[in-house]
Amino acid sequence: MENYNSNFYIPHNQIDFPSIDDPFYKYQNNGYMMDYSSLHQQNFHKKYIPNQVTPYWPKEPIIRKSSVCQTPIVTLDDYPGEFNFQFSLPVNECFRTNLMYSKKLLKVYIKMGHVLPMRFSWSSFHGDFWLRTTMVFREDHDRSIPVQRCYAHMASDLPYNQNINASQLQHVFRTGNVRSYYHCNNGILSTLTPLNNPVVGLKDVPIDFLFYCKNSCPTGINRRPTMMVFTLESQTGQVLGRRSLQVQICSCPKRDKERDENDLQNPKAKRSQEKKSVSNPPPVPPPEEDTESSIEEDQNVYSLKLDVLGEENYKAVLKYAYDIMAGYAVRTGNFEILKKCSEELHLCF
Amino acid sequence: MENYNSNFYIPHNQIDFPSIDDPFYKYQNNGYMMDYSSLHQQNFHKKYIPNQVTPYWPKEPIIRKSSVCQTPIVTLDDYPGEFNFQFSLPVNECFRTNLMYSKKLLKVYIKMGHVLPMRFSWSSFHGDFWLRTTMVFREDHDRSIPVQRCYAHMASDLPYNQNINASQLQHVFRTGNVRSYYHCNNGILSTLTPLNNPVVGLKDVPIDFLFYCKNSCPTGINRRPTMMVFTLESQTGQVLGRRSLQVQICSCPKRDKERDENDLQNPKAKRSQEKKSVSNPPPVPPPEEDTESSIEEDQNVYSLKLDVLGEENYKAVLKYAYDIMAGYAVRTGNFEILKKCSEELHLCF
DNA sequence: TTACAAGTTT
DNA sequence: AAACTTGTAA
Ligand SMILES: [Zn+2]
Ligand SMILES: [Zn+2]
Repeated sequence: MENYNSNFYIPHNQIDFPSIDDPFYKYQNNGYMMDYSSLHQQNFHKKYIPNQVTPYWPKEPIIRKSSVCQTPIVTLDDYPGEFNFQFSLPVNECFRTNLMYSKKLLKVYIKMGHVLPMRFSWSSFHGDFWLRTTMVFREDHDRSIPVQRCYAHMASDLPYNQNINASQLQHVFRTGNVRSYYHCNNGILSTLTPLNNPVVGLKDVPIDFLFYCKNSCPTGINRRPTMMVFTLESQTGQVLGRRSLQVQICSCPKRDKERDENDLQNPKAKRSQEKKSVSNPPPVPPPEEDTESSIEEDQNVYSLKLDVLGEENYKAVLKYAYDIMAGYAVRTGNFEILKKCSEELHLCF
Repeated sequence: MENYNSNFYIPHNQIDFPSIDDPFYKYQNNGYMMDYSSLHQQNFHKKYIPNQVTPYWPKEPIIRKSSVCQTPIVTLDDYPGEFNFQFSLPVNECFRTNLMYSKKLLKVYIKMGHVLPMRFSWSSFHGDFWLRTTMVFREDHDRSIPVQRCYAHMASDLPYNQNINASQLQHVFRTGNVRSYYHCNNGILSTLTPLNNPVVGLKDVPIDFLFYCKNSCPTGINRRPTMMVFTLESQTGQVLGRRSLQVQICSCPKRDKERDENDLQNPKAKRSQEKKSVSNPPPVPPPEEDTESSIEEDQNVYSLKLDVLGEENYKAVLKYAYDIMAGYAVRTGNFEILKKCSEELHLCF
């Protein structure tokens, strides 16, 4: 429990997923089969997979006497607490077709079957800490209703419902950490994951979340907005910190994010009209550039902290930072520095 | 088994439906609750309910040695057979918000939870006949796949899944006849209903169908087109006649029917443009009419058979026929003739 | 009845 | 990515 390697991820080859090349794949997609494509992309979250491969159910679990939380969720308010509990999401994961993050709305849009690679940090390097993750309905009047999977996604003949522990079946999300507990308190479901201190050189602990139902599902979440609430707990279940994040599991993260952001700016405006003029701006020729480079390669690493106005600009800066380092890596053959720097690019909440 | 009264319908008060006035009704509508409103309208299919009320599961069922059909469905072709097997739908039920019939497409659009009041006729007045009803996928490549309810609609805690026989749970439709068998042959589901000869004065036998899933349901029909196949069977399960009807269980029968008919006429045309100009025709002032009536009331009944060009015209003629008789009924107080004549208005397939 | 939401198809 | 479908809400 002292080293990074106990934060294990599910090895792909141990999940009973049909091959994407299976000719029945399309045919079996009867509306509630999962899109496994992300889980078949060899490099999808490669950097999170430690070298060591462990069985899905570990023989020596990290034990807590009780998985009960001392104070069930009554508020969503952020509470860093005495350990300055924080979470983040690697920026290079934030603007993909399968996972979009809206900085304006502080909201994650993610497709079912895909990975939300969260990072968590707290200021103590000693003691046993746990992460509890609970999905709740965002609206006050739904807050006490348990968030559970729909009937269709709980069907036991679905491939991703086989070879799982019975306690996982109703959970909308599962973690990538095989040592997580799947807890149920009066129908309110949560996961409880041991938080080991970050490995040397990293300042936070990665924990993946995978989603097995959608926000739109009838008999389940049924189109209601949801949040994931992360609490830092002590070994005895005392709440030491709390952070929450709005999450929507949907089929078109990009579209839905753009729609929501547009609604925020233009309430009650005719959406279809607005979008058209936004998505089809008049073409502007790119400015001429001098791409000649005569600068010596500099081996030093400079820490940079800056605020950028506007998400597009923000993303552009990030992309540029990544690309310029990629150019460096290609020229020098030093891909290590690229890997390290790009992992440092986190989106903090 | 010799009289009309053995074609019983489910008495409303014996179905375990929540009251429409229940304050939880709206709240419980989590996407897969049924719209019970039709079943609460006192007069909805009043005329089909015989005076005698029978328990939902009859104590003395009409027995067939085996519910197996000698020749399972391999074709959808119409086959009147030696008994001239026919079916029809009362026209006054054909153009409602809950049930639309497209004469162009020979297709029924019906909301879940609502009644399709079919009528069946055959030319023999002696012997024991049975109606088998099977729902199949319209497309050849899906024909052999069983049509069953989705997981969400099979949930046992839904009110309309309680107090039913286990054999009914997977069936997309149920009949209004309590003596129907619910058969399963390798997953292919069908109902088998005793066909008693029509009562004196009627020329066909009414059988209601109620729907408990939708064509759009994931893990169920999943947006595939379906047909209901009706076969006339002998006491030994020999097929004596066959008729089929395209049925789509959906939330907006009128809209979907109009869309389909529009698609038929304007294949690949921009639908949204077309519909707008169709649904908002330029206003035309109605022609002046002389509504003075100086004709003596005629007590004779005249049989009429005619073909009308165009569905709107066809409906207009039917409505006019109904209304003119209604006027007669109001003037004379003879509502019997109205009832009898309007029931004669059937839409034959 | 219209507009919207959100999954699926092209 | 755009268009279409189809359930739901206003
Ligand atoms: Zn679901
Ligand atoms: Zn269904």
